Amino acid sequence: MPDTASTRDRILVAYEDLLIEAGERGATLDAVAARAGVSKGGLLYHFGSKDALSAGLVERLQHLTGLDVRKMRAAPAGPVDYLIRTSIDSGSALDRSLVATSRLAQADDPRASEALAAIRGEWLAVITESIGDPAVARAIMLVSDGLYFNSAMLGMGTPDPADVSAEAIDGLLTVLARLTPPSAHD
Amino acid sequence: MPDTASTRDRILVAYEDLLIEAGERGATLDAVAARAGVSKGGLLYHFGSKDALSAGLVERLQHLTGLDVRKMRAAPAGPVDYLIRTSIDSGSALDRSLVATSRLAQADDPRASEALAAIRGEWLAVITESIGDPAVARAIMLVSDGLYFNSAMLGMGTPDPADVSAEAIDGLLTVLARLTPPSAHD
DNA sequence: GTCTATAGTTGGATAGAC
DNA sequence: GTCTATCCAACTATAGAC
Repeated sequence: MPDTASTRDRILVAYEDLLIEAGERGATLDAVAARAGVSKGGLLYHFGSKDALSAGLVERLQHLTGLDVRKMRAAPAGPVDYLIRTSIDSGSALDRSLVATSRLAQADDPRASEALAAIRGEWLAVITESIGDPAVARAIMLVSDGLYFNSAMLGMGTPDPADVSAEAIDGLLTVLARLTPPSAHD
Repeated sequence: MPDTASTRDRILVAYEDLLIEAGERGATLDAVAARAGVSKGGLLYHFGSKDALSAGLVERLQHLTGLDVRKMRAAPAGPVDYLIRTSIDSGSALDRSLVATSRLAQADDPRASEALAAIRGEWLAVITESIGDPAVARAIMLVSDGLYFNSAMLGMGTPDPADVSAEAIDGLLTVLARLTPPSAHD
């Protein structure tokens, strides 16, 4: 897949945006086409059906996640710091892709649910590897899930359900550090 | 509102069920009516519009949450234990109401978003009151959010994204106990 | 590749019989 | 209170011109 980053990509981005802003019901082919600047017929040339459009979205997420996991492994401050700091919605391509796919999962799309579960599994594996203790890794992963849930799922219409300011995240990381004492021996 | 717990209630439950199982798009008036065992016309006698139906759902959630917060305050093992243990989807009326309302929130319904944020605020207040340290309370609340996100949002089509077995929850509570040392003095 | 036109369905909501 | 019949708008998808 060399450089077809034109109409096809614009359509995918438009679909993501609409899923995020208006939910599955608002993300109609008409709306997506209008937002991408093509006609409905033009859209359906690239994606033969709405289902194909959703499949394209999930693929995109998988690609972006692959890149993210590599960055997480190489993060200077460690995977936990990276995970927590990137668990708030910063508007990155990955964030948008993740939220859009969550909307699909909640619309009963099995591909989306499976992809999300697989991605979570990858992240958890990296954290567990880095932390050692699986129980602690699970707790940290859940905090990350919670941040995402608040920032991306609830925080659309409401002002700051959980506090996700930079200082709040610093404080959170300090608190979480207590979970992993330098040396522990039951 | 004395005892009108008949058709009106059945309709509300049917709407919840369909939102959970099929998402907002699947929860059509036709589908809700069929599931509740009435005709579309019959449904619309009780709720004049789809919007009114959604409003009824949010009201129901607010009522159920009121009861839950009181139980949380009176929980024998304390609010934190109560919160974490009830953050996995047990199929209770409150769980179902919460998940259904989340679907609405993601379909861009401001009432639903506001109600969910308010509820989270109530829970956080009780935990903060009980724990003392606001930063620790926030971390615990985020773990609860994470559990809910996995159990209710992702765990519909996929087997157990996060482990929510009884033993896993016990282990999680043990880990979280490290966040609140008996005496702390920064 | 992209468009317009249109077919076929299903959505929410109203009217009026029972 | 509950039903059937019906209206109109919106949705997905196809056909065929350019």
